[in-house]
Amino acid sequence: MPWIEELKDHIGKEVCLRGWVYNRRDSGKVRFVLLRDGTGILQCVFLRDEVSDSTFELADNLNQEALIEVTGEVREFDRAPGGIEMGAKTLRLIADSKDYPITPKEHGIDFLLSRRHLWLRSSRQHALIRCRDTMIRAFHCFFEKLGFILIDPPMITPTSCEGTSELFEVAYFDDVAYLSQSGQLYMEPAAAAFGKVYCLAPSFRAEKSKTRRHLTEFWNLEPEVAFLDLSGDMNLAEDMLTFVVKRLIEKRGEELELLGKGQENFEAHMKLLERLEPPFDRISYTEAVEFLEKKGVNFKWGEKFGADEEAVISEEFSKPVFVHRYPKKATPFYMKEDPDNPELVLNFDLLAPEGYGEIVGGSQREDDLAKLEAAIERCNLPREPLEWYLDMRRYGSFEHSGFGIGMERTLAWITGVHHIRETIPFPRLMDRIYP
RNA sequence: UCCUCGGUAGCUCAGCGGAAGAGCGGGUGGCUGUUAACCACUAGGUCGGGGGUUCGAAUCCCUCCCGGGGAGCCA
Repeated sequence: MPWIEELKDHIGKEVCLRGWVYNRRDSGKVRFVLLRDGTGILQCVFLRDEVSDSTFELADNLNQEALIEVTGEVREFDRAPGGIEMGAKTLRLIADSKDYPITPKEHGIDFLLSRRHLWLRSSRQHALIRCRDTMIRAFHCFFEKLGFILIDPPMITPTSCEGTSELFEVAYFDDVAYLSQSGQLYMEPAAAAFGKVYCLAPSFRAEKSKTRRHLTEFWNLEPEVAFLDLSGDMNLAEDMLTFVVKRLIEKRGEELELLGKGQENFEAHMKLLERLEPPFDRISYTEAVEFLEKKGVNFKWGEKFGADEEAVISEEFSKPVFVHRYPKKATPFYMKEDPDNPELVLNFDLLAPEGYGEIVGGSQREDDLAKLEAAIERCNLPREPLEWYLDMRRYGSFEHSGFGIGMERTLAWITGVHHIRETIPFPRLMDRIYP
């Protein structure tokens, strides 16, 4: 039994297909049944004079998402969706579907998210999740080509990595543990062991964030490389993004097109993606602050950028822009102090254009034991849970850098989808853990 | 946590102090190939919960619950 996506090789032949009723239309002596099997949608045509009365009547009464089996001849037909249709001969109802809630009309987001398990069957969600699949494979492909080793970090951790974000607490026998909010601290020892490593794992953040850029559970890709400085880290990030965007345009053009329908800036957005090439612009935090002042934004050097500031900066550039060397007091403990200015650290954020915010955040890591110890103290972090981490600076301390990139934000930016909750099959949001 | 908008038919919404409405979906019938088909008829409601004001409340007020958008924080 072939899949619908394979039917171009079966034109003129009779096939038997199994699938769900996506939609149904009728006119006089014809019944059109749109059959969906997960790989595609096929129009099956039932003609009154060419099928039995019982088959015609069954075709006339099919419910949306009922599971059926159809046999018939595959043929080319210009006006059919996809250019192929089936002249159906027999029809069998395998499992009925009464009152399917998601009709081919408009629905609100609350309604759809509560039925996410069914919503995934619709064509837009289908396109998005296929893009996600292609994107994640592209990331793996990129790192494999460069000889990186995939290292899986633990999800249950004894302490916070950065001491900032809210953590999900879990009972761990007679103790408490936390769901990981980053694999980075584990990638550093892995880099000392294997040189070039990366992980792709969920990160959990118990922040009460209700915006289009936030999930409580998101997939975080984090490379870590020995003997790499900040500049090399940014090179790696831009090469990676360029590779992934090219792969997506090449393999998922149809899906991107479908997702772009109705988006006003879609043409411009696709041009931007097609022309994406290294190098991306790089400006320092200090230059960014000067730029904000020039734009009339009231902002004090030393503060973190808010959503408004990020938007003003990213609007100035047509592709993602690196902002590097932030003030030390606004950053986590593990970032390396700038040798040219002890008030700064060797880090960067990559801001996506069009309001999608920070999609990559990275840094060169502090490799000086004394400075790292001082930073832990400055951030008021407990020392004992980090002793193992300090060992990296005791036994052959090495220059190294890495970054984290959020899969959902990246996919939202590339596909032009407004809210990242659609970019993951089963989103976890502040007030939503079902289904 | 704060700001803001909302909750009326299965869905999307209109009505905003004086007899509960539309489109879609469901059902029935019609239509010689449809493209979110179309046409006709039809069923379908504790107007989020509770309290108050009023001769009269979906409509005004209070309160609670639920959801959307945003801020902070972050990927």
